[in-house]
Amino acid sequence: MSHTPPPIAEERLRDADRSQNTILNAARDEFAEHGLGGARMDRIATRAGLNKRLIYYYFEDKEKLFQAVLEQVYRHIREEEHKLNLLHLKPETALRRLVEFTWNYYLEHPEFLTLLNSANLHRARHLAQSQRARQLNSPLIATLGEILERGRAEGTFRGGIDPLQLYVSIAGLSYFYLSNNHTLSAIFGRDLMTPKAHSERLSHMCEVILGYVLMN
Amino acid sequence: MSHTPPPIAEERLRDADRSQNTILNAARDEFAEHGLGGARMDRIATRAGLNKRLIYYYFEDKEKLFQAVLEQVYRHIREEEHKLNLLHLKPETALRRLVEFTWNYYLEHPEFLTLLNSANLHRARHLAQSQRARQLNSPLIATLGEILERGRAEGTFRGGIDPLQLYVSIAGLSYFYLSNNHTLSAIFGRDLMTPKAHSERLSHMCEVILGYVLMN
Amino acid sequence: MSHTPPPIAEERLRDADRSQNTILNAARDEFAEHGLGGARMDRIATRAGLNKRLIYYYFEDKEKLFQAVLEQVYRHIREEEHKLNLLHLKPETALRRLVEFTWNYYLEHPEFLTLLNSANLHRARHLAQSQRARQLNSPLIATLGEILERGRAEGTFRGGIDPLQLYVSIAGLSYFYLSNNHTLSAIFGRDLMTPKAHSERLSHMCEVILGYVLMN
Amino acid sequence: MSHTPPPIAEERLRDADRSQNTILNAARDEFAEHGLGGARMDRIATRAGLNKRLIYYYFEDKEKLFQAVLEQVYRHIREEEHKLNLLHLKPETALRRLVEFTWNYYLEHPEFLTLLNSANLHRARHLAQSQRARQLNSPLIATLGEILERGRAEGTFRGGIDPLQLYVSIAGLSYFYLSNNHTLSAIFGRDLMTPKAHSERLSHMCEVILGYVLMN
DNA sequence: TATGAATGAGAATTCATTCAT
DNA sequence: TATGAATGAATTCTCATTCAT
Repeated sequence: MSHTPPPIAEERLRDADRSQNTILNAARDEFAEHGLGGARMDRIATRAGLNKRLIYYYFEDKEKLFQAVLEQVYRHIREEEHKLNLLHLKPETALRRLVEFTWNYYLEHPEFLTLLNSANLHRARHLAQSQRARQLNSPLIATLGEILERGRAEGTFRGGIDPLQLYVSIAGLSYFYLSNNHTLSAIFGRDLMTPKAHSERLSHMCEVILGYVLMN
Repeated sequence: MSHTPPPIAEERLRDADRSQNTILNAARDEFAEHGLGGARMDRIATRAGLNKRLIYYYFEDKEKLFQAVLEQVYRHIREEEHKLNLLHLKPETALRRLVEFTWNYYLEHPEFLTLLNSANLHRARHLAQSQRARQLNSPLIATLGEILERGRAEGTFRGGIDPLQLYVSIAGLSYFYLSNNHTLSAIFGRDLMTPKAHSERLSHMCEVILGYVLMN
Repeated sequence: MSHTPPPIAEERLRDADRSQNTILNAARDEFAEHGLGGARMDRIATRAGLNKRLIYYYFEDKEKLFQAVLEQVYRHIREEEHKLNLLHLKPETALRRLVEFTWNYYLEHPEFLTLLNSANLHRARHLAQSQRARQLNSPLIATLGEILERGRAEGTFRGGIDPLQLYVSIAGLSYFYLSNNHTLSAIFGRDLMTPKAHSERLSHMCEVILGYVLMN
Repeated sequence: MSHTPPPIAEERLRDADRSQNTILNAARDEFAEHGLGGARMDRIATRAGLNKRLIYYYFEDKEKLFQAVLEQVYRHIREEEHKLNLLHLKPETALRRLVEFTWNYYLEHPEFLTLLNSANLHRARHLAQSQRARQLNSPLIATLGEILERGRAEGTFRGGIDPLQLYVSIAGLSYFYLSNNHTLSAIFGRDLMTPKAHSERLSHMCEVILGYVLMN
């Protein structure tokens, strides 16, 4: 180890970035698995393969680290949503695409759900402090508003729909099913995580949302 | 205290019950506020006004206490649902009543939401171990199935609706809005907890659910 | 329960004796298994099938209970020794009988060994306080002294043997083997508790002790 | 502290070792005095002059710490035994030396006796888990076997002596006297710990052991 | 004589965080 | 930038013991 030449400034910087990212990912997984209260700084360090002290060096303390994680996951989902290019699609397709995307994203990123849970358990105090979070998220509602407006103008969508209400409904339909799947399975004795159950849920949600939005 | 007559045997027995109940309520509040990981046994004892040791005497450990709390809150919501007497109403009214009830119950019992969250964070392991939880919850789906069937027979409801899917949707629409209201407020910069916002949400949900179920 | 007639004084007394004895036996087992520090009053109550409070009623506290247990087991071994009627045997037989008895008693009463250990860990403070213990044990040395004296007079035993030294040696040879059998097995990788191993040990000890005492 | 020169890398590494050792010694004394169940982690920390948390940092928990202590004391006695160089002595001298050494070691290291007691109270579960313990102890029996064999070949020792039996007897004669000296004193009313009593015991043991081994 | 409820002091262990280098 | 050693304040849980009947 001692005979590797000292890295030049740039490389050291890249190492620093890499370390920060490694920590962030490790923290995301730990917080997702155990919640804020149950997460352990020790385990985060182990997961990251880095010294615990380094976490404090980069993120100050557990709370700030949690906040950084939340920002990261929000940035990610909003980036992915943005890639959908919903404004280039016709309104009905755009809406269907958003329902599908939301479902699939939650399905593939279960950590997002638990992190959201934890954030809310703490009354979103970590997000409230984050200006970045607000900036990241507002465009979505604007986009959805535009889609609804275009659909109404076309005559395919009914009028008077609040985009925020609709977004909450779209998210809620996926969220509750996936977030509570363990509880529901335990309680109703039915496996909700088979491929068949998944496709049934997706159909159901599309029917509910589009049935609501479309004129008939 | 000293002037109360010595309690007869029956009442003394109930002391134990009363203590257990006091603990259970205190624990429910603490777990709801801080989650399983963040809850403190000390605080539960203080909230209950009882000795910490007594919690262990009656509930063995934190996990078991949490499980007991979950059973209690599930029992409560299912009892309240049962009181709705949904089977005596005509199908459309029954469904509307269920949507309203769910919304109002979650609104008035925010602790139910956070407890559910915590249960799910721990993959419902506490409920999976509880036979009682399963017994308590299954009748609901049966009831909903009967309502759907009667509506279909009448010709007012469409056919082919899975009662479990519908229940999850009804719950999900309220749940996400209320459970994530802090995050949503922080992110979208709009207060979701005003009376006006509440009544708008309820209308929206009724439209969504009934729009989906009713033939038109 | 309430319709059984109140027991008359004598019977109640007998019940009391029985309860005390039940507790004493339960305590003996618990102390033997876990030592004084590791023993649990709760477990003793459970083992005895009696209320914990009763232990305090009869024995005041843990320490006193331990002392009572020690007295009990000492009384028992000395009573058994007494039954050997060593003074009616010829010296060599008496000695051999004592070695065998000691070995067998320790073998059949492993709790005696651990209790002795515990007593010594606490510097015999519990026995020092017990006058009864002293009264119980002194006759043994007197008896052994008489045997040695008779053997010497007969010409079969050598002279100048201190009965206390001899007793300690007899006890020590059995005690160490049995008390440490777990350690020795772990350390030397040989099972010391097979019937064959037992009979070999007994032969060895007789040879050692009688070889020392007998003129040749 | 501030005027000591900054330690070089090697010394810093040894700080950890030194702390570990300090803890180990403190733990040994505490366990010896109070047994496993009666020992207090707090007191160990105080004895060591180190933070309690550090004990867990290095030794994980109380049981593991106890195991480490047992390994340490076994290593020590076996090292000391090894220094006797028994194989370079003539058999009779070697044996006498071993009896004397055992006696003196137990006398000077009373903690060894209580630790052994505690280990056995817990059925040597801590040693059974330790591979090191086995490795440390087996050479002793081999050495003793060789001594016996050489004595027999010379014609001074009788044949057919099991070295394990003999070792157990040598140890047991010292062990019981010293380990139970409090009980014996209490019971027989005689001080066993005077210098005179000690030298009498040592003579007695040598007579017993050598009387058994030597041809006559 | 017997019991279930209740308690305070304490015990092991945990955890976020800081020190020193 | 990176690390292993160290810490104080909690935190869960335990335990002998007492209360009230």
